[in-house]
Amino acid sequence: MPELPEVEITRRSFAERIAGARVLAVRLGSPLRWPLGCPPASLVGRNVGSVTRRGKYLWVPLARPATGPGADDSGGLLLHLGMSGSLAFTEAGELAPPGKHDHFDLVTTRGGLRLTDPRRFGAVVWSPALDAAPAATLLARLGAEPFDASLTPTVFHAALRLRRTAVKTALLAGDIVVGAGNIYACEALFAAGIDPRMRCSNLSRPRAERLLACVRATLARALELGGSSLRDFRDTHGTDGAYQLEARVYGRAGLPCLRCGTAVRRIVQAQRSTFFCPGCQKR
DNA sequence: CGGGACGCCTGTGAGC
DNA sequence: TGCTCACAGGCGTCCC
Repeated sequence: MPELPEVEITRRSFAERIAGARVLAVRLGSPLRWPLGCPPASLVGRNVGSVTRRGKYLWVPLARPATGPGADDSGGLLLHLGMSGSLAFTEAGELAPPGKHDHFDLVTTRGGLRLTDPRRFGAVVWSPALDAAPAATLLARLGAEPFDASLTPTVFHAALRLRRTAVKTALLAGDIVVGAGNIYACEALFAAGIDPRMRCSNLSRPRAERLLACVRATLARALELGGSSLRDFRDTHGTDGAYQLEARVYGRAGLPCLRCGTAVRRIVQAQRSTFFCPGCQKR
């Protein structure tokens, strides 16, 4: 479920409401992808700072009020939702008893943050800083943020020219630009009219520019839809429903292309499904 | 060193 | 109804 728009929408849903809270308790369920990396009790008493996002990771700063001169006790939690994770923030009141797939609770003075993840590909990892291990190691290979102004068409095109892999695979890898997961990578390539099997290095400058614009437009549109459905329903499941309605190729194998009528194809690239329209998307 | 395969887990839906 | 199998929106790690 979570690609960049979903993660960003999740962040916006609780960042302001939890900022300034003090941690009262931490509860761990079944192990996630990696161990927490610190005793859960060591988080109690810390203050929650401003939650930020990098790629599909969320960073929750947790600083302990200074206890003495020179005491450096900063740090935070790096969160990832994996394939099936979601985060829910519940203001005040009792946190519902944890279910089978609720693997992490951060109980604070302003409410509870709960990570639910049936497949447990997600992660919650303590790091002394965003730019120190282990967080920095995990973030090291991430490409540019899609809306970062420094990612110009020239920069994007130059990065693509160095790669020989298929353009869809490169988008998914996230080391040039982060955020376009399997759905949005397929949708952006459809919007750009580019065959997903095309070699990165063969993309012309105009087509690279168009692709970048389409990646941005696709993610922006998803953010817009997610935002509105969250406001209306406050239901994380509502967001995918909203975007599903707009998917032009993803999950539509065998169905006629909504633009030209050609049957949408499903192929496998790097062990992941790719959906595209052979009529609209050219090499 | 780039690029692809693997594995982590559980749930769900299709087909028999 | 119940079983088996393919597949699922991510990504770190390993191997060629």
